[in-house]
Order: sequence, then structure tokens, then C-alpha cells
Amino acid sequence: MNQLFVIDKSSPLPIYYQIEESIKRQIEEGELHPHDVLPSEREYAELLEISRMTVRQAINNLVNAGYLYRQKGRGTYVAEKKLEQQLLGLTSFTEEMKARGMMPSSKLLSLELIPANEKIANQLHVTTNTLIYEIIRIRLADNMPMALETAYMSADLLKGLTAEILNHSIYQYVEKHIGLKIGYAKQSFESTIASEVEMASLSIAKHSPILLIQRTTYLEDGRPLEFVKSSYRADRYTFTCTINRH
Amino acid sequence: MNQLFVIDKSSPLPIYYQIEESIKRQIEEGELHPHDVLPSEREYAELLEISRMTVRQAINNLVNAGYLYRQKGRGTYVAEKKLEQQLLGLTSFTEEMKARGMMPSSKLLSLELIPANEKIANQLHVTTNTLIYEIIRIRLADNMPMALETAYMSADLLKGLTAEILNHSIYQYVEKHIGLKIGYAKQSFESTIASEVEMASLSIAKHSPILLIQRTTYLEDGRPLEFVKSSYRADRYTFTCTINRH
DNA sequence: GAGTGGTCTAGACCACCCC
DNA sequence: GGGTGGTCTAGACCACTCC
Repeated sequence: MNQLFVIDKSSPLPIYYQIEESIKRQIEEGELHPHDVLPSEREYAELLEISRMTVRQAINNLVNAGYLYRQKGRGTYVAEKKLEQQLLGLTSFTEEMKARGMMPSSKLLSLELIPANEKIANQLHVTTNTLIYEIIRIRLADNMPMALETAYMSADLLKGLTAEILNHSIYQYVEKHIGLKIGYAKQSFESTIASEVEMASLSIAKHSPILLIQRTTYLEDGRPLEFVKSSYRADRYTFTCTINRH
Repeated sequence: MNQLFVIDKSSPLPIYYQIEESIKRQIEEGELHPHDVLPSEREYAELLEISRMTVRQAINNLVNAGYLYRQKGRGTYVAEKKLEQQLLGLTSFTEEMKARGMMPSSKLLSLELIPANEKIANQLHVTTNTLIYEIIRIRLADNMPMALETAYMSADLLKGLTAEILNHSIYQYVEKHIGLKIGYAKQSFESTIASEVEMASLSIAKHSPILLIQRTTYLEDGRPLEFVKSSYRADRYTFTCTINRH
């Protein structure tokens, strides 16, 4: 018989959220194992003395997040655990390196307001020659050069950007201080050979392979926030992500 | 004033689904523009003579899919359009090349049942030496070699795999004929230099850059379906994907 | 204060699965 | 037939935004 949990109806936390956290905890602590059947939605509702729709809201979220799966007419089951990449959604360089247990830092080569050329203007949905930030940095992890990065950011959205702000996570700055919500990013991956500039910046040899990642980050409302071109040292960096079907 | 649409309560299609499709159509046909306010949930409910919860179910799905965004106390808005990559979720080589307007094909080099070594067994969640399929193929688009690919698939899940089946989309085979649901994939990207085998298979020169993609595909219930290592010609292939925050 | 999305209730009927 | 998830109803109160 499944051990149940308790919820606090007087808590400011929504009930569906408390259920989500409790089920996640049960999975993580091994009280629920992969492919175990969960109590039915009606059981949860009766035992916790709440409505079935509230239970469904919690379970829907966990299904979308990949913790559970449902089978029509049969029941709701625990999915096999996702690995560490569970951690990764869309992350900035700073967040990602911290997650890998490395200390991220940057060497700022240039921070300027420049008029957007056609390609950049197109990526950021502004008109050509609109002023935007261009930020060129060498990205380091544990003080080793990892990537040469050029970022273009909308000056409209990020008024008064300073070198100081750039030293911390720009995503967290946008979310916590400006109050905008980051939604998603379109990202492309190519393999190339190091150029002269990259050889010098990253202290690598001629013909070294480079992982070229181009990313456009969008806010929740679909407005582009930044366009970034990053050249990663292939010997030190592998990019990992999780992609959902449909 | 917003033009409204009609729904058919006697249709076998769920009402929330009809609403989703109608709103998507209005966005795609330009009746609704980015950052337009939608009618409120209560308005939809009253005008369509349905319950507000049903309206919410439709809008929730569209928010999750990135078509709309909400602001507490203000309203629901149309997001700026995602580009073509909207098409791409998790796709197979076959599906992806078709989406790019190219004709995919394969040259099967080898199809065998082999005992899993430790690395593969770990990826596929089976014990070492369990028999699994090893499939080595050259992947072509419009008859040009694009990648050298080695796939390992669980023989438990894919009993009786044949060269014939491999000529079509394996994902669609799994979903339509075996009836399993594909959930997500963990994918990694590295840049390398072509090996002797890759040079020969892909007819490329020494020192050519290669985009090495490794993917483990999981079913909805979390069971691993396949582990694939693909070496793409960097001059012909750029991988693109969309990643969501959180 | 009026309107909005966020949360929640206590029911209902359906299609599907298993016995 | 009894249980499950899938869909849907007609209300309710809350916190938030805007005027």
C-alpha cells in the first residue's frame, strides 16, 4: 500500500503544487519506483479531501515534466528517471558551468552600442541601424578559456547594461531585476575549424576543431532578447540538451 | 472587435481542441497579431456557451506550446511567431530531411544482433551482454552522403527488425505499428576531425570537421529505445533545435 | 470597483481496460 | 461490471491590474 502524504490547505502554496512536490519527493526518495502505479485520481481526491480536478492539475504538470505517464483506462505510472540533464533547460553559460561544478568567469574584450546590421536586426526583430549592444567576451571555466563569444542584445530591453552586470548571470538579471520572463531559445550547432582570431583567443593550435553554437533567446511573449555566437574549444566542451517529441 | 469562431458541440473532437485549432488558425491567418489581447476567458465561455474551465484547458495548451502568453490581472496575449523550427520537435533523420525538402535515403552497411558492451548496456538500461541490434548506415539526403551513423536498439522493444523497416522512419514505425509512445531524447554535440573510416564513408578530405551527435531516445515511460552515434559532414549539416527555459 | 487570470469545488458522462 | 483516465459543467473566492 502506498504511503500517502499530507497537504496543508491553509498554506499559501497552491494545493496542486504541494501535491506535485510530494509526488516528486516520493519518486526521488525511492518510495515510488519506475513503472509503479499511482493511486487513482479519485483516490487522491478522496484521501486528501480535495477535488479531482485539483489532483489532475498536479498530475498533468508532472506528466508534462516527464515524471509520470498515463495509460487510458489503466492508470498513472512513474516514469523511469531522467538523468542529470533534468537540470538543464535553457541555461546561460554562467548557470551551466555552475551546474557542472566549475567556476565560470569572463574576460570582457568589448562592450559597445552599435547600429544593427541586417542579419542582426533580423534576428532581434528591430530595424536596420537600431542601436544594440555588442558584447565580446572570452568565457572561462575554472580559469581555462572555453569559448569566444559575441552577443548582441536589444538595448530597448536592457537599458543601462554595464560590465558589472555582465559578470553575473544575464538571464537571472533579466528575470529578477527587469522582471521579464525568458521563454525559449532557437539554437544551431556547427562544427568548424578554428580561425586566426579563435586560435589566439582560446590559445589553441591550427586546425583545431571548434563547436560553433548560435543562439537566439526569446522572452515568453516571443520578443527576441539576444543573439549569441559562441565558438567553443571542442576538446573541452560538449553540449548536452533534452528534446521533447512534439 | 474580435471576429469569433464557432465550435461544434456534437463533434467527436473535444471542445478544447476545437478552440485550440481555431485560435491557432486566427494567428496563422493574421486575424490575430502578436501582442493582441485575446477575449477574456469569461468572454469565450459566455460567447461559446461552454464552461470557463474548458476555455482554460485550450488556452493552457497554447501557452505551453508558445502561441500565447498570460499576464496576471491583465489578460492573455498572442506571442510573436516562432519560426520554422516550430516544426522541429524531436525528429528522426528521415523526418528531418523531409521537413527540409530533401529526399532522405540510407545505405545499410550492417545490421546485426550483438551483445551489449558496458557503455551501450548502460545507455539502454539493460545488463551487459544482452543481445541488441547494431545498425550501421550511411545517411544520404538527395543522394549526397550526410552522415555515418551507428545505432543500437533494444531487441526487446523491436522484435524482428528488418532492413525493410529501416528504410522508413523508425520513429513512425515504433509509434504506429508497435504502439509505443516516444517521449524525449537526450542529445550531445561535439566537434571533431574526420577519422579514416569517416573520410572513406563520407568521401571527405583529411582534417575535415565532423559534427558528432550522440542521442539516446526514450519512450514516454522513460525506457530507452535507442542510442545513436552520428558523424555529420560539417560542410553540409547544421543542427537546429528549440529549447525551453525550465 | 470592475475586470483579469489563478485556484478550487462537487459533481457528471464518456471511452477504454480488465475481469 | 467496476475501475481508470478524458472531458466538461456552473459555480466560487483570491490576488492582481487598471482606472
